[in-house]
Amino acid sequence: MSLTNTIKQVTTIAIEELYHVTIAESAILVNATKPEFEGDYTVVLFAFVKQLKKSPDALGQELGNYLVSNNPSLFSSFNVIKGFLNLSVVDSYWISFLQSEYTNATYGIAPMNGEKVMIEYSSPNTNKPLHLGHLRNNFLGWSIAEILKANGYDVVKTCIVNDRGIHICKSMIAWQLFANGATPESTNQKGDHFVGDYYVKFNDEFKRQVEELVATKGMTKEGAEKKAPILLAAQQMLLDWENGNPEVIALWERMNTWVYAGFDATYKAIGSNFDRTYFESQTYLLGKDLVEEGLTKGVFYQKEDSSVWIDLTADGLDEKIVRRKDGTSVYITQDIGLAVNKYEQYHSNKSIYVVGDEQNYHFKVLKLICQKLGLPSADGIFHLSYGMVELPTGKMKSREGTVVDADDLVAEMINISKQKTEELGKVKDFTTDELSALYDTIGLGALKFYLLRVDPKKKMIFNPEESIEFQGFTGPFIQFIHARIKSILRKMSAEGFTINPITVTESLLPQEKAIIVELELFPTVINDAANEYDPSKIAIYIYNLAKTFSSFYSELSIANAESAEKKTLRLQLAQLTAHTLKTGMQLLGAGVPDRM
RNA sequence: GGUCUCGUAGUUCAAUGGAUAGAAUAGAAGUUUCCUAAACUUUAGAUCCAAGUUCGAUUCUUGGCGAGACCA
Repeated sequence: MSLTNTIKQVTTIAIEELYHVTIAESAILVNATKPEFEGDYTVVLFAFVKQLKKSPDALGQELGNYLVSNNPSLFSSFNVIKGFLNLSVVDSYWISFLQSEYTNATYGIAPMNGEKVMIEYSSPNTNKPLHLGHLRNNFLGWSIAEILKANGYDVVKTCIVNDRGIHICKSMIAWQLFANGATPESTNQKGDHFVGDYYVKFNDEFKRQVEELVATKGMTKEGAEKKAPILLAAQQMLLDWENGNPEVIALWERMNTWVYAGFDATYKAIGSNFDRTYFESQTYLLGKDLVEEGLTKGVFYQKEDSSVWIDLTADGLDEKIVRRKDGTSVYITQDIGLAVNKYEQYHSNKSIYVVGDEQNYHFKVLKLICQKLGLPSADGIFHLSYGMVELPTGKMKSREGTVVDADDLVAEMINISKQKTEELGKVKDFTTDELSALYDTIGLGALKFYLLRVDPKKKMIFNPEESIEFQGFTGPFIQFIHARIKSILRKMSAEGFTINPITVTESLLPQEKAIIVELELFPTVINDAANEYDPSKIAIYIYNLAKTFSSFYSELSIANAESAEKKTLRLQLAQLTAHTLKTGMQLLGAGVPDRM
């Protein structure tokens, strides 16, 4: 059990014994003591002074006395300031913690709990390459999956590919018109970028045709936008696709193949993958029978024009259409169908959707409809809503060419890490392969950390003018500390020094204790990160740990410690810190090098 | 028009209703015969405005201003 929980527990016991009042452990607030005060952990007393009819000071004194005298293996002393009871934890507690964990390479990882969770993320469109927003999505999805695994869940990662619809047809039409049979191979271009370029070409031509119609036929802009021949062709193509026209299907398959090759390269570059990929072309008809079922159950109702709706006004939402008057489904219908489909296949009680916050309303509606239909999967639906990545000037807009391309950004990060590594010149003996792996680790580490260190719920600003930092609150800083520790451990091992369990006789120095206190928090942090679906908790934690260690490292010598005992103790500390930094970075989907 | 989210140092981010609002970066100053200076140390700098609830509000409530998203 974590120390704060232990403190809560002994505090409830103390209050029970002293005052015969039962207080829930969750009602007790235990914080780390602020550095300006004496002590390690603080119990905030204000919450129950009323209930216990005691002054904060008297309560603190009585409680402090009781806790210290009844838990000698936990507390050495206490002091009370205003309503805060500051407790000092005995050195032996920290030391025994360190002795039991320092060899544990998977410290913080919980055993399997037998529960299954599905997580859907990435959701690319096949008409465009991935951009910065997709990267945040992918990194979040991956990281949450890792964090849930670390909490013992069995995680199934899925991806729904939006591979049908008018946008794909736009790329297809433009390719037919302008490509002259060009392919990604013939132009030596990545497939997703190749197809994306034709999507851009479609829009250019569309704009040109609209202007032409306005100028020559005297149409209004709105009118021309509905009559532009290239748009009509795309619309016709969508109909042909839905009717299974073999030529259209063949072209669609061919262009999708190009795009998938491009996506695969990107996913490989960023170290992402899925256990199961769904294609919208195969799922878009799902959910139709559920509409009938909903009508039978009276959950849905039909209007005079025969369109089908659900009334969610009682739940504070609007009326929502689930089937158009022409009988075609809307987006949400297939989502309901897919949810059922996934549940039948995996029987997972929890299904997480990593989707941008622009779809908050959509997912509220989705969950509500599923609940009203009485679907077993309904309560487990959780929308992990994340904020958009914006530029200092606002949203990224493809029309204005301000979209930050994922491949470009990844390549740039790797290139910067190459430059910095060469400037520093510390790994000149590395082979080409080792160097290339190192650049990837550092560049991607920097990028992933940058995108995950912010609370997912909040929108974040990315300034393309300033490159992502490699100093301070960054991935490379953590990687650097890890490499330093590894360097020390390598030297010790080369000298034949082995780290054995010890009995500590000297008292802990503040710098030593600070790290142990920080390390002890790791399992709690992993738990919090999972409960709140928030990888930034991990990022902030490992940064603080690395910083605490860095400070310790610069003030105290490890290899040349004052005594053999201190040397071993500090090596144990260093080793557990390295394990923790490595695990923490893995939870963010990032690696740590042994040298850099 | 309706619903929702957000507003913290110059900038990018923290802070389950708790002590003197933390970091990073940019700024100023310093540290390398000693385990990797992608580092360390010191310094200056912020809660949009106005009420309310509370022993205590960046956090909760209401109103205003500003930014964004969604639903029509």
